[in-house]
Amino acid sequence: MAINALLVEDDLDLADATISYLALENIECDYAANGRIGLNLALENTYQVIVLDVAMPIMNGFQVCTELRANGCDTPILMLTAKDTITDKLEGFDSGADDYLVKPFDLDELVARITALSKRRSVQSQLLTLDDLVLDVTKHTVTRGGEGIELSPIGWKILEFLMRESPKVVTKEALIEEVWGEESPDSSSLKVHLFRLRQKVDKPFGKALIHTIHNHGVVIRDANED
Amino acid sequence: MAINALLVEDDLDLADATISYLALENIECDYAANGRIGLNLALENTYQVIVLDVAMPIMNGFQVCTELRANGCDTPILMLTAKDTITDKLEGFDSGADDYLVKPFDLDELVARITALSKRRSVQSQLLTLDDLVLDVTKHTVTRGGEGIELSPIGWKILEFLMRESPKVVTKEALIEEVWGEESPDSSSLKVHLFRLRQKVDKPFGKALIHTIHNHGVVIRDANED
DNA sequence: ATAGGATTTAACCTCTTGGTAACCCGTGAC
DNA sequence: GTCACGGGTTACCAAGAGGTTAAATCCTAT
Repeated sequence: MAINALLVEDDLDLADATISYLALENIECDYAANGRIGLNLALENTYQVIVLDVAMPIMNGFQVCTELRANGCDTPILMLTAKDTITDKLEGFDSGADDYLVKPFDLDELVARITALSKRRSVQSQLLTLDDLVLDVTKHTVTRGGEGIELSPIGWKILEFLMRESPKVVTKEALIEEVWGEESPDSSSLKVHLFRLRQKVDKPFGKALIHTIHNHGVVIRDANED
Repeated sequence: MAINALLVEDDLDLADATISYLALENIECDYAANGRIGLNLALENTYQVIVLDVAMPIMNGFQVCTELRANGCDTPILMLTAKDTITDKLEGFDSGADDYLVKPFDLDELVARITALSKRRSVQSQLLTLDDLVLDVTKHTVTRGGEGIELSPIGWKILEFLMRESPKVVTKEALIEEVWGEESPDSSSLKVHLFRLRQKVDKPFGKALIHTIHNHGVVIRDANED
């Protein structure tokens, strides 16, 4: 599984050697010879990691980094700095970098770091989506229209089950079995939970996704796509 | 090409013999008879390698090592330890050492290691970052917004685990397992540690990164990036 | 032995959660 | 129309999780 990266480095010889070496390690590099080109490439394309030299003409690495972050790019950034001082390191992180490497660096070290950084964000969350509603099972978060929603543990369980079963209709019995298992509480408990769930998931967004099928059960689906 | 090194060792006879031997091998040694002097010499001058005895009065080798790393010194460090126990080795590397040698050692062995370390560029830090929070795993330091944070050993363990798992939610069980292993103390211990951790990591900076997911676990993440 | 720090324990407070009951509303059977 | 019933809505309370604090205990380095 190849990693694709962007290298922004003004030293042509170093860049050439680095790109060749990285290619051997299955890391494909786009290359920019100065900060401005690097910035444009980074904004136009999607990379798993961006490697920025600090000392460059036109725009230095910190500036590129700051600019990228300001434009909403959250690709992991590795800074290459020749100056091994605390203040430089700190400035690098103030500008939003994720890691740094001091020149001259070992190419194996660079490979290790790029690999580590690429893994960090590529931890694929398991997602359940319906319309603009998104459950991130890994992060255990719910959003609708990009807005975060906080759910109680039982609320979460109900929603997750409904989403997994969607667009099938879920009987109340199945739902109770799923949430509470053997020991179910008073049956009215479920309707209260469903009510609370709707308050958070449907009410604020106008369009209802959770529907009751009278005398049958509950379902979560987009009303239009019946 | 002579190598210049710093030897910190309280045993005068051993130090004398070592320095003489190293001189023959073209390794010039500065010498300190205790940890405090060694620390000051190391911070004032530039060495290619620092050799630290572990067992010393005033400041032991681990402390000197930790202090050096905390002050941004990343000169390769070789520890000399009389006790050949796993825990000592681990503690040595926790404090940021690059290599170790068990006493009594062969002088040729020492020469070989010093030579190897002097050639190698110093080991660079492995970083875990989240927003303006930076864990330097190698140096065993934490900073937020450039400001240093001091953590207890357990606090560090918890934070490192949370950072490695971020943005995934960590269950309390997993956290206890990670920190204490099999023998977990009273569960209230964890909440006290979490409280102290927040006092140091979140409280002074306004923006909380450590979040509790009720009845589920804990997570460290930037609240905005859902 | 002793001092200091780290850790554990325990006690207490606060807030979320989940359960319950009461009540309301709309629909369909009659 | 109206009655019964499934379902929606609301309020309230108990239980328990989590936060906070202080004191007791353990470790470790002198």
